[in-house]
Amino acid sequence: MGVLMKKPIQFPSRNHNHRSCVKRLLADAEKECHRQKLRFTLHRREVLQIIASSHRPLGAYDILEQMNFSGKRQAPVVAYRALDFLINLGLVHRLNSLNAFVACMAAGEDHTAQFLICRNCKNVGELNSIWVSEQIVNDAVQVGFRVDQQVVEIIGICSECGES
Amino acid sequence: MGVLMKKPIQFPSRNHNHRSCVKRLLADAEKECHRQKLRFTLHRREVLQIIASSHRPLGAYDILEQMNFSGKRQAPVVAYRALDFLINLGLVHRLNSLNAFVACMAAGEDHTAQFLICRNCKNVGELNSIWVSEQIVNDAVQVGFRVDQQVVEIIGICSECGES
DNA sequence: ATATCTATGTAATATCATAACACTTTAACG
DNA sequence: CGTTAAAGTGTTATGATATTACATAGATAT
Repeated sequence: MGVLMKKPIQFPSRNHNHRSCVKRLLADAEKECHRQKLRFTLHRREVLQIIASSHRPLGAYDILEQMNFSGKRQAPVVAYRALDFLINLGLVHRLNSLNAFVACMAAGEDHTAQFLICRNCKNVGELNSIWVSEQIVNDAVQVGFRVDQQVVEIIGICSECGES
Repeated sequence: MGVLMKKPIQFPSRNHNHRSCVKRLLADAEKECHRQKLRFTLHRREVLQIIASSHRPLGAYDILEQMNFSGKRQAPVVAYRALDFLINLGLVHRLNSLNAFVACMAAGEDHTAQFLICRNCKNVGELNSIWVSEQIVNDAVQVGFRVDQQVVEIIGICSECGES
């Protein structure tokens, strides 16, 4: 088990500095877009930056509110288009249980993630337990089911909020 | 692994007869409400019956359309209230990735389920792999996270749809 | 009988997401 | 270059999902 399971990424500290996360994600995006000959436009950059600046999940309309690059309020579809792009690129994940979006903590790696969502502080941690994802596939195969996508969202209380 | 994992319930056959499911669920509901001194009112019975009659996930507004017991169209909140009640009772599950609802296949048992959702036929199977749910808890504990609720929704193709 | 808790009826509104279509920018290629 | 095709944007409208608020009615307990 210790062998099969990749070391899970730490749940992000409540007060940690996001600047390096943001920088890394923007660099990843730049690189990946260049590799795939995709355009990393201003909207896309802006949305990624907004999401990356928070480990809290943001709703599409929260993001929209912060999109003041061009000065004026954008239409919802603008945010959704950028989000779709970033999700397809694997830089952003959608949390179905919250109708919200978070930046990927393990961009670039081929991963199937499990999300830990703190009910209290709303921070989101990302586990990458190959063991869990493989077991899910195994269980599914036993009933003849072919897995395309895994949505694993764990709701609870993170360590920092549990202490108090 | 075979020892730790409860035998998963079969993915429901596309053409299987729902009558016994419905009957069993209604009986379970009746019994459970009596035990907990809760009221199994007409709306609640009607909604459970509608959901139980389908292994396909139904949206709240789909359910609403079928709520013709009283003759007239109900307001959305009526369906949502009954759904909340049935979910709290453990008789209905909400599928976050579809904004939809299914009847529980393992009512009464204390379980944490994983859902197999067929992209093609929209049928939903329910796995009850203790192994998966416990491993998720273990992984979470390692980063100090206390698990309250697990949302595990697997999207793919079921055996019947995969054959064709 | 009456107080209390639970459920219902009804209207309005909040929140999340997409469709349609005209227009503009970018990249690709002769 | 200049033309064309593909991708992205702007704008408006609408669809889909879910909740709030508050007045009324029914059940339960003492």
